Amino acid sequence: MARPKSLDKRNAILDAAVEVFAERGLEASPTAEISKRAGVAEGTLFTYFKTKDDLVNGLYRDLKLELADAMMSGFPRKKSVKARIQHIWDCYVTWSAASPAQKRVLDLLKTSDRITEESREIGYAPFAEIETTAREGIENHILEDLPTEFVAATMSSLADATMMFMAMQPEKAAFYREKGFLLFWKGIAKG
Amino acid sequence: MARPKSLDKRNAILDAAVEVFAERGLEASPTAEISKRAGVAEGTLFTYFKTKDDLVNGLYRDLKLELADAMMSGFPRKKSVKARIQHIWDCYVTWSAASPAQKRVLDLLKTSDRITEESREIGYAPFAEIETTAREGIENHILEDLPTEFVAATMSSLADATMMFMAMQPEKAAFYREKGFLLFWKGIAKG
Amino acid sequence: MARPKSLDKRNAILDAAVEVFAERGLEASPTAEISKRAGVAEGTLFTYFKTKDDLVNGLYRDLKLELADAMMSGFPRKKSVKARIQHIWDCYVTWSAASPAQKRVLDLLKTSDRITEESREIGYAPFAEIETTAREGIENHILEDLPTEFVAATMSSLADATMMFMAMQPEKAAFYREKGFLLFWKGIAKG
Amino acid sequence: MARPKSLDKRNAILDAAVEVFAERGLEASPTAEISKRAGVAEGTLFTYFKTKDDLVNGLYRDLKLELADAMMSGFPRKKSVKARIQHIWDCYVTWSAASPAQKRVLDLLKTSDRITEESREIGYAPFAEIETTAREGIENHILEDLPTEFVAATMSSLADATMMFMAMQPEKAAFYREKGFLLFWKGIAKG
DNA sequence: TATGAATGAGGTTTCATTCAT
DNA sequence: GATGAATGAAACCTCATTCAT
Repeated sequence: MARPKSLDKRNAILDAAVEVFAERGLEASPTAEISKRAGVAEGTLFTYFKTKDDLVNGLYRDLKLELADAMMSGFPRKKSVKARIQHIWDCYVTWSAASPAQKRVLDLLKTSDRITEESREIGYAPFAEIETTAREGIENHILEDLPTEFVAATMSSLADATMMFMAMQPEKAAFYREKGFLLFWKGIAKG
Repeated sequence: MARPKSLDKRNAILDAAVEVFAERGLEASPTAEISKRAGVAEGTLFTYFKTKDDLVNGLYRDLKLELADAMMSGFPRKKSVKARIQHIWDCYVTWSAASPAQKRVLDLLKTSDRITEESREIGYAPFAEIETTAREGIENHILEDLPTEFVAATMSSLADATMMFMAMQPEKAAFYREKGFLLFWKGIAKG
Repeated sequence: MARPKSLDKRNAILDAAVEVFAERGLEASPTAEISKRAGVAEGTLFTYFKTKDDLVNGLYRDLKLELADAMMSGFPRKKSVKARIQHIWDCYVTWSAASPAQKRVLDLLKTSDRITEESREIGYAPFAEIETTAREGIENHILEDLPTEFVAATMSSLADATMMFMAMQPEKAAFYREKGFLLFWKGIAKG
Repeated sequence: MARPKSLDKRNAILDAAVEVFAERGLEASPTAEISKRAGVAEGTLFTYFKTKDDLVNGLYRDLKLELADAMMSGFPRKKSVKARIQHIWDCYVTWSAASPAQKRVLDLLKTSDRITEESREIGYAPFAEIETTAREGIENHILEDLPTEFVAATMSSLADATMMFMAMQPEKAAFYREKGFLLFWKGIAKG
């Protein structure tokens, strides 16, 4: 009862939402279009998500988890700070290239004021280890002495910019991935 | 001639649009709220802008021009590449801090698909000198050999991230402005 | 299944449309007034008819069918050409007198450019037998050798004129019905 | 002061109204489009006609007068009843063929409830002689003993039907004009 | 639980008319 | 008188959400 009956149906709705949001944007996407694309009735959507805001927040958390999975699985905890940071960078950039719709929707969601503070916190949790890594780098004088959140935000924004160029010129994707990381690393590394 | 279309009224509408868009987002902002806030009748908005799309595009161009004014006036054409880039950085970051609503709305507009390709081109024009500067830096082996658009995008995204922290911790604004620029410069400078 | 789309409700809307259109004309009739008069919510009208144009076309077909029913049921296929034509005449004129609102609205619809070519074709179909009768009369030299569509148009326009007088002077309705038919018949009959 | 300054301007507006009404119908024609087409300002229209209804009624009377001019000038008062009726028929049908836009607009106006009773009366006046002719025919036992208005209405409706076929098949215009009149004459002539 | 018809508030835009210039 | 900007009341239609089936 806490979880509604069919997990399949829930996922169908979320997948459909990604599709529709990617095509039309958040506000221009009627819930009716989403339920239709998911192959369920209009009303059914609301037994899985009480409101559209609920759906949007649920999707946000889901996508964040999916991204975390892509980034943090296989995280080389034993290797150097640089290796770990590069791992994160590569995973992020690879996931984004492989899941362009999800990436686009996540960007839309990030700037939406439908997303609650709570969702943002929950969405952030799995990425805590990034901060840990940054802190370690700073303490060991490998990285500049900057607030860890600032480093993280910096990485994310640089990765996004990089991503855009990879998407626009797929044949030079590897080039941008490398150069982008290099730029970032030079920026934050000490000395 | 009858009453001429008043520039004041146009500006009142655009100012009201900034206010309302900043508060509620693009799609959640009824034109009726904008005209009310501007102190004109609902219909009047449509004598100045044929449609809501038109208003949005007009506002985009206006804000871009305003930003260009802030950034490119007093541009130190005779000084070093680094000085020139820092000038741009500082101006951008200062304008954003001084005009948070405008900044927020410009961000909203950038990602809206109401903005036409034509508007984007027009909005970009005044910033062409940034690219020139980047190109000069690359040719003189001061900067890494990267596509100029990539450098520009990188700067913009880093500045945005920096901005966010300045806004969140105004008492450390100067700190972030400097550190952000340093990070960027180290990233793109050669050697 | 959820509530099925109710035929009753559809008819209530169409009936209300006849009422309102008859009173105020096509263009001066807001859909809101129609839904209100039908006892349904404003939005409900649009689950039965996607647009106002749709409603108008649906009504046109419905009225045409209703009229066809009145005219072609009991059509004396075995009797003389004159008897058959008189049957049509009488039925048309009787229906119009009995359903003045429907008649008025049908006239409004006929000249509206909201009606699609497709609707006109569908609306015409049940009356094909009139043409057949006319053709038979011509081939048998009972009627003047005129294009059948011309005969039909002629009948319709004469009947309309007749109708108007019947409506204006109901006590002489029978007189006009007869005289009108006589005029028509003398006009088209050979010799 | 009773008559506004420029008769030219009044006519320009009326001509433009015919154009626009013919293209878009009565209700779908904004006054702004009419004034634009007439080459005058939006407000100017309202110094010549207080309201849109006023314009519509003014146009109705004008067109009626124009039609009367075409039909009643050169009216062969000395010739036989048949010759006189044929004259009317031919003039009506010729005018309609020569002025299709005016004809169409007159039809639109006839069924519009913007037209006041007063306008209808005024519009009818110049055609009184038709009734006189009909009455004479009846009294002389040339025509069936029918109400004169009924004869007139009958003629008008038949002529309209005829007109439609002439417009649709211009190469057979003469054929329809003749056959239509014959049909009418046979219908109303005695014996 | 699943369905989809029903709801009605709210959005953008049009347009006849007024009125400052 | 002429102009056209200003007005604000509708109009049509959409859509998140509810609820009868």
